[in-house]
Amino acid sequence: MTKRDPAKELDVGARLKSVRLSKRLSQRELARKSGVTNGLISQIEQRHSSPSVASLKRILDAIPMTLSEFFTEDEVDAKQIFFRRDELKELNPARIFPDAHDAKNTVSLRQVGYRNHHNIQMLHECYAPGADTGAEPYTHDAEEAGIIVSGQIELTVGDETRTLTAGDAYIFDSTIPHRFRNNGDEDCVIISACTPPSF
Amino acid sequence: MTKRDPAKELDVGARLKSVRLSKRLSQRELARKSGVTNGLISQIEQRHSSPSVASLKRILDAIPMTLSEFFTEDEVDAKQIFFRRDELKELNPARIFPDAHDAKNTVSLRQVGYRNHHNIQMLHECYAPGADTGAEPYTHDAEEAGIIVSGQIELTVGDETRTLTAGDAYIFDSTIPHRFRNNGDEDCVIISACTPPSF
DNA sequence: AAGTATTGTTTAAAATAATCGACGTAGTTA
DNA sequence: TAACTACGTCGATTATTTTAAACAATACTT
Repeated sequence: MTKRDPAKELDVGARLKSVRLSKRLSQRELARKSGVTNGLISQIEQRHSSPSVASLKRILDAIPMTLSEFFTEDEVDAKQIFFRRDELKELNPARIFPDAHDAKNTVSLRQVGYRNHHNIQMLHECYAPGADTGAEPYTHDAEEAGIIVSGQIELTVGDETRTLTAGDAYIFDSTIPHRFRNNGDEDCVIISACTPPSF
Repeated sequence: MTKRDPAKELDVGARLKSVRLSKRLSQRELARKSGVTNGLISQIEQRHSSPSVASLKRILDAIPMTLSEFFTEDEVDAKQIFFRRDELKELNPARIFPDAHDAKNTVSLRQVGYRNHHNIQMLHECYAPGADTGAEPYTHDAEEAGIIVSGQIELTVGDETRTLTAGDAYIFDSTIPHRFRNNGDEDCVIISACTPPSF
């Protein structure tokens, strides 16, 4: 790897390592899932080589994470404390809720801060009437909580189902299958948080 | 280049070509500015090779464009017609107004649609009191127009300066040096458009 | 029409990335 | 302790990217 401008150098290695660890994956696990070798991941993380876009994409597909997401967080101000409403980072619901057929159009997820820099991930969530996340896949050792701000939502956790309205709240372990569905006729806004960041 | 999953293949080549042409750069010009060879740019654009992240970054630095921006627009729905307020894409003022010392904190630029898919680029712009873009650099063969929605703005185009308020409008050739400055005491909102997209 | 700049593409050689297999360490189990 | 497993790293080889230079095509000058 030829360094041309060390001052602006982009630390792909540290970023990949951070992403991989946030998913609790070993180099070998990630290598197997993505189809590259564990040696390559080791060398990228140690900055002994700069991966081709093709290689990096294959690795990120196994996370899963888009290239855009991967590079976006390299630009953020990690020290930022205050966020304006429109500074909240819009996440891609289709990636987070693979079982939801129409998540992209019915669910909005706006994140406070940048997940890789914190241990808690807070979201401003908005579900359109009828929105349904489907059963969320297993998420690692995480805990999740929220308070309903407006509208109403039917939340299923394990074999329990409950409809929550403004002021109600929830907290549960993310390893339990769960599902959100807006069974009201107006938007439902929820402020949620989970730790460690898992979306 | 080994294609593993043609269905999900990422077309870095087409994207780079589109970005390059939008800046009216030849392969050689871009190569010279970025320090890579024109042959490499040719081969990337023809998908004969997948650039390393390091190489791609050097090329994009010369545009200038961040990796995040480069990859973001590959994910958008090119057919999208309607955009909610919060779907407008926030551009980076510091990149667009390099002469403005504090653009990041005083100017907000929110784009309608995705510039690479259209011939017109419409922005919802918001300038805080005191915001000043500085003299914008030469932008190629483009034309720019806008209407002030609220607040007031001092606009300088060439050697003419005028303060515009709500309802006023402007239109000029982008090749003429120009500058926006909010000389009022409240936010100034402008709806602007330019063609071809040049921010 | 010849000469001069452009443009993007192509080739072989050089540089770098990626693989394969081995290594040392650490933690567990027998 | 030995045997086993999983971890990340490393060196040599292979595969790919990147360079440097030559090429053909187009447009503009003289």
